[in-house]
Amino acid sequence: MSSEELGRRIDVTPEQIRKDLAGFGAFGKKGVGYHVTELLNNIGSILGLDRRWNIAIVGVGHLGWALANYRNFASMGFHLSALFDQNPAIVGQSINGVEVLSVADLERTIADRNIQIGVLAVPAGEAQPIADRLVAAGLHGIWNFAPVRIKVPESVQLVSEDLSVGLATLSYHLCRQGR
Amino acid sequence: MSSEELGRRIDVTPEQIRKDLAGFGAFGKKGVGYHVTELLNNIGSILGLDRRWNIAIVGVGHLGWALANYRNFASMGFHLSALFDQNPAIVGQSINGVEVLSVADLERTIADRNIQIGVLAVPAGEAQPIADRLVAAGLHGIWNFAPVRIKVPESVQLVSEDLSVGLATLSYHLCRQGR
DNA sequence: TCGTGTGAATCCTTTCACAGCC
DNA sequence: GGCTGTGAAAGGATTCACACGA
Repeated sequence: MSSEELGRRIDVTPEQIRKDLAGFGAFGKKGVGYHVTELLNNIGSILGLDRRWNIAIVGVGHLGWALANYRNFASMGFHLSALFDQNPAIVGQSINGVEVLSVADLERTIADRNIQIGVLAVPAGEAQPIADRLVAAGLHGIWNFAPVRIKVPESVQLVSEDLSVGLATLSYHLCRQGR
Repeated sequence: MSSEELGRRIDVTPEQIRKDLAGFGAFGKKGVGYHVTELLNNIGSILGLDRRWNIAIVGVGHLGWALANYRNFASMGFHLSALFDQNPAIVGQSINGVEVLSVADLERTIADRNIQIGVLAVPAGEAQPIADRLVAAGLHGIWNFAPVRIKVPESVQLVSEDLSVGLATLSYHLCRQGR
């Protein structure tokens, strides 16, 4: 498939596709284009999606529950290894064959199950304390869904999903449009 | 508060803060800084957060449920006006005082309640058909959480929350770091 | 012939530096 | 004296254009 066709499908210019890919290597064939399966493998390997990451979700409210059932995780090499909640009514239940543990077991379980990534699906007030515990337990990455800015050491990767950004974007463009 | 202090808090250079704000008007006082409450009001008004938006959530699975309970909506002027699901076991229940309606009532309710923004929290396969119905019903914006690329007319604002981007980002940086 | 990979040119954003107002 | 708003300089990113290999 050519960069032209790839670009059309995701609304990006062909030059952009070629430059971006060329930054990581020469994946195309001149006069032919890109071999799609090969390209997917290469991109997966660049992103580290060809290895296995063990993740834990902290906070099994509706959001945590939804994330635990997110099917795309597995296909990207993410393996749901543990679920934590502080609510005794939820602890002991199973989602997708994974039992919900008490947050008291956080540190021990992270070490035992070799968990590298923690997902924060807890209320805003709990986010920083839990993040601190995750970091102390030796995690390398945190995916934060709590609507607060949390702090972690430089050595820990932090990605925050801030839903208010999406809403503000929508609101702004609707206003521009005169709605 | 000075642009220096504002910048420190959100990890942005002071020049960036000043340039960005200046693009929309002169909100600061020379030698003094920015009046925080005033600034918040101005930014809110730029983003259109000072008016009221009526939103509807389609798909009341765990994700839809979590979104329906997201408290920050209200503070940004977003009013949850309707919930839709196709599952008869869920239709009729109430969340936050809003009753879950059948998707059959989609078009009528959107018109009746003057809904401008639709939130897609449905499975991937349902996203495009529902989006089409929302657009036909006269919505102006769609906030998509389904893990598919959907198409809407130019005149409709579309914001998609693609969770796989966050995960890939985390994975990539962890790899770079040699984890 | 076709389409990649890439220097060169263009465009846009960020940083610097400072005049001007509080 | 302090800090904004903003031209000018620097730095990046995108687009153009084409040599070269399949």
